[in-house]
Amino acid sequence: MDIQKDKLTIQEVSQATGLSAHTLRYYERIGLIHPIEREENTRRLYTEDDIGWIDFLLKLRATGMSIKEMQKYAELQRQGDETLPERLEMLKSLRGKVEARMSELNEHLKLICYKIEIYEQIVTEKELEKS
Amino acid sequence: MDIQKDKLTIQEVSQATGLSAHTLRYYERIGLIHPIEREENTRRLYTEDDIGWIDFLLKLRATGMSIKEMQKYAELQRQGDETLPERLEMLKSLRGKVEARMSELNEHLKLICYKIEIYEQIVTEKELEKS
DNA sequence: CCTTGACTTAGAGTGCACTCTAAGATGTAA
DNA sequence: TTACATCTTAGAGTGCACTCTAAGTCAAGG
Repeated sequence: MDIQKDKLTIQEVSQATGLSAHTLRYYERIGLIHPIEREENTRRLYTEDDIGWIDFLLKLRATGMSIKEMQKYAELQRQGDETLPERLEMLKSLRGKVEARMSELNEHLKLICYKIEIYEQIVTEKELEKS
Repeated sequence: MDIQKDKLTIQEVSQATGLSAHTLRYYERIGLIHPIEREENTRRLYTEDDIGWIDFLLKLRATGMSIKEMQKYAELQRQGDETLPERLEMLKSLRGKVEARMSELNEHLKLICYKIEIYEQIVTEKELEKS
């Protein structure tokens, strides 16, 4: 009795996105996801487009964007094309932050690698002493 | 009346590290920082070495290491040289995580740049239409 | 001598991002 | 029909990493 197999239940979306059903409802409640279409029985039916939006959200989240900022972005998105310039600015600002974060991580990575080398030498020397 | 000017007060360390005095005491309480030497009047006096350790902690934190892991690392450090191999393993694992995080960020950065390009085109086209 | 201000402690409070619970409605299988 | 699973909601609870408060101690300046 597949009513429409292009529509997905909350469980299927949970599987597809890795977010729990709880979190999907939470995101909708706080406006990260627009109100999802319902069956007569009040249950959510997600479209492929909804999945696309959620995947994009997850990428924003993975770059370190806060929920507050994502709410703002989602709100602008819902307001339509006249908010494009503003969204463009948000993305540019995010790009800058991600680049800064990456170069910071790169610095720290160098230090870690340096420490690993030092420690490795000491450990090797100790093993030589023993033998 | 500079008793010993190579020793630093909590305020000076706060300035030097960017951590608040509250946070410095908190880190000591939970074992991220070893018990700091005190004046007779119970006030903390930090050495240059203490600052070095705190700076290293901040770098671990900046790579995303949790407090729990940093506690473990600090504990091993206090136990002395025989824990070197274990600390080495922790650093190697951290290196792997940082590298993974960086390549993930790089992927997301590409998507962001792509979106920026698209949006920029649309915005430019709209401006042309107006004129 | 007294006030000011920086220090001490244990423990309470905050903000973020979930994560779960309780109570109730509905759909599906035996 | 009855049992069970799965859904709904509002709202409470969790874990992390701080961040602050209250109550008290102490040293230096006016």
